[in-house]
Amino acid sequence: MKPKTDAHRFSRSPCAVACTLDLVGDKWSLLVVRDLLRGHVTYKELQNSREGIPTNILADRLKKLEGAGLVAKSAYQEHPVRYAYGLTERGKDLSDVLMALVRWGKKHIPGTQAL
Amino acid sequence: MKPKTDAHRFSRSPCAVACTLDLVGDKWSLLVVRDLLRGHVTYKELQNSREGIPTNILADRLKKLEGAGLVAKSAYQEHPVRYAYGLTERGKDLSDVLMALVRWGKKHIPGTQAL
DNA sequence: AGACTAACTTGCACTATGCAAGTGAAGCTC
DNA sequence: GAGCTTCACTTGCATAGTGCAAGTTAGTCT
Repeated sequence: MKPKTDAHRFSRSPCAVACTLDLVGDKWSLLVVRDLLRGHVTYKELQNSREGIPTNILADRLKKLEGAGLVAKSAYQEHPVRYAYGLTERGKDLSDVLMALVRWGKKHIPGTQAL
Repeated sequence: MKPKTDAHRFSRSPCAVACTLDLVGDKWSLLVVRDLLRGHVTYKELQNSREGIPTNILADRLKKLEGAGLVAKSAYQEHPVRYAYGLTERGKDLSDVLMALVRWGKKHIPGTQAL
C-alpha cells in the first residue's frame, strides 16, 4: 500500500514545513509517534501513556498516520486477534523532529524530561 | 516581563515533547515562527504569507507566542504607530525544530521546498 | 453463565478554526 | 476638511475538531 501523499498535496502551500505540519501538526500525533519510538506496540499501551490520550482521538490519529504511511498496523496473533502498531521508515525519520522538540523543551521549559 | 511558563506547567505531563507541543503544537504557530525567522516583521507581512493565515488566528497566535515568551512586540514608529514582531532567544531556538521539519518534508513529501 | 480484556465506535457537549465583515486611528488627496 | 486608503486588529457566526463517558464486539478465563 503506497502512502497517499498525493491526495492532499499542498493544501496550503508547497512549503515543507506547512506540508509536514498538515500531517503531524496537532497536539497528539507526535506524541503517538514518540510512544511508538519508545516501543509501545498495542493500542492499550498507547492508550495508557502518561498524557492520557482520549481513545477516539487515538483511534483517529492511528488511522490518519497509517493513511499517511507513517504507521503500519498488523495482527500479531489470531484468537483473539491482537494488533501491533509500528513506525514505517518514514515514521522513524520523525525521530529527528522529536529530538529537536526534546532539546528545545529541556532547555526552555524547566522541569521537563526527555521521557 | 518574564515568560509565564509557570501558568500552565505540565498540563499534560512533564514530557518535554508534550510541553513544547502545548506551546507550538498546532497548524499555525510554527509557520508564524518560520515567517519571523525569514524576516517578516509587521502584521501585514505575516498575514500576506503564502499559506494565508486567517487574521483572527494570526492575532491569537501572536498573543499566545508573546505570552509564552517566544515573540516580542514593539512599536517601531509612532504617528502612525506601527508594530514590529520578532523572535526572542527562546523563539530563535525553535529554528532547530523548523529545520528538522524541513528536512523531513523535503525527504518524504515530493515537491516540497524549504521556502 | 458471568466476568473480564483488547480494541475500538458512538453520542454529545464544548472548544477551536475559518471566513467575512467591521472598527479605529492615522495619513494622504483634492 | 470630506472622503478614501492603509495598518492592525476585533467581532460574529457557521463549521470542524476535541474530550469525556458510555457502549460494542470478539474472544478468553473460571
